[in-house]
Amino acid sequence: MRADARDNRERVLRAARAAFAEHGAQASLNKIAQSAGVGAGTLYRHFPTLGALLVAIIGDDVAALCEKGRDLLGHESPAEALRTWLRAVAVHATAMRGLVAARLAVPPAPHADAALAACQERIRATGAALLERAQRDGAVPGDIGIADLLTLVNAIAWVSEQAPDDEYLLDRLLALVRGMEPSAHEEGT
Amino acid sequence: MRADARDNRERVLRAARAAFAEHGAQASLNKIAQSAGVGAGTLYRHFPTLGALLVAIIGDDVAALCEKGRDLLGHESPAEALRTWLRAVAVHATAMRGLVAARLAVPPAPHADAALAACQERIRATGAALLERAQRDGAVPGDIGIADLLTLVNAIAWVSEQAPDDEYLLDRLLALVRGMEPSAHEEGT
DNA sequence: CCTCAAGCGGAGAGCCTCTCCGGTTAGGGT
DNA sequence: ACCCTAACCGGAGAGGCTCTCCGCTTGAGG
Repeated sequence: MRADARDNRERVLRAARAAFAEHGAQASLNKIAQSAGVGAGTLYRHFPTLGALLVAIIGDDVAALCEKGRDLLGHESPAEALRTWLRAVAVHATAMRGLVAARLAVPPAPHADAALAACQERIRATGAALLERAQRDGAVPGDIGIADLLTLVNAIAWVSEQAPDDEYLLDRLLALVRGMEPSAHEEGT
Repeated sequence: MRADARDNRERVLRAARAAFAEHGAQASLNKIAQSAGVGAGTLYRHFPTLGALLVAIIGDDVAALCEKGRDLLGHESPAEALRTWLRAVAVHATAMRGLVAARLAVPPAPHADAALAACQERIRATGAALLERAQRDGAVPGDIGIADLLTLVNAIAWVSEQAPDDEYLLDRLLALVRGMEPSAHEEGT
């Protein structure tokens, strides 16, 4: 890749990050290109689909989430580890203002780019490990599947995003999920 | 209201119902007007905002849902009554293809029309009665609030809508909500 | 039958996404 | 050091969207 191309790519990415943080899914790609100081054509050449742009933006976050998940596998309380991680997933999804939710929420992801699907899979695998541990521990019912659980968490993140005023909505809704009750018995203090 | 105006209003409503059923929230108001055989101006005169059009379309459904709720208050199992009703709410929200979810999901509803808010309130009141009964029965934990519960159901409806292929997703996700476990103990067969 | 307010509809402004292609330029080969 | 070309750029423009405005049409009361 030519140096100028790499440069433009970076600029677009920075502008996109800012635009998504400010306007959420409603951000205009037009304006992203403009505020990055490139033409629309350049934006679309680097990121042919919205999904491609997304993956480039959230790639690092996904990696961080997976690492956090691995760390949490060593946490003393399997149930609390799962809860903590799912909350992190939700917060991350919310930070992306529904954009991620809309694309990552549902496993089959109709028009998903391969890269987007890969992100999903990494999240899923990390979650599966945490969930399985919590289930072996008996703290979470065995009939719960990781895919549905993540879908539900994404839905919660999305809806919380619709009510930015209510900062505790996310936690209240997460607490409504089976196995996610906050102050569970296993603490026994 | 003049007879021709009433006529046009009806035609728009029919076209809108069809369009939302087919294309969901992505339906173009332009095309609705066109397929109703009226100009865009006519559509916007009758329904100044998307919310107004929505209320006109779902008004009947909301009434039906409330009536169903009242009937279910007489059901032998309070928990099952609540489950049944929430599922009906979710199915209705799904049928409207996310449109309702996007507007009705969150109680404060930022730009909500008064009429839309009234719909929400009627649903909320009906749900509150069913929930309270189930909680008195001890079948549903007492720390659950109806507003959050409905928000969560709307979120589930929305996300299910994103995966139209998976027809059981809605039920699986509902089953992940505390107090909504399907084959609960109270059946005792 | 006449009048005129109520109602109509489509042109158009101002957004958006996404494509296309002629002009520009980086940087490897000589 | 210079040239050549493939890679890259950007913006004009097509086509679609929402929503407004206003001159024309028409239902229906007097």
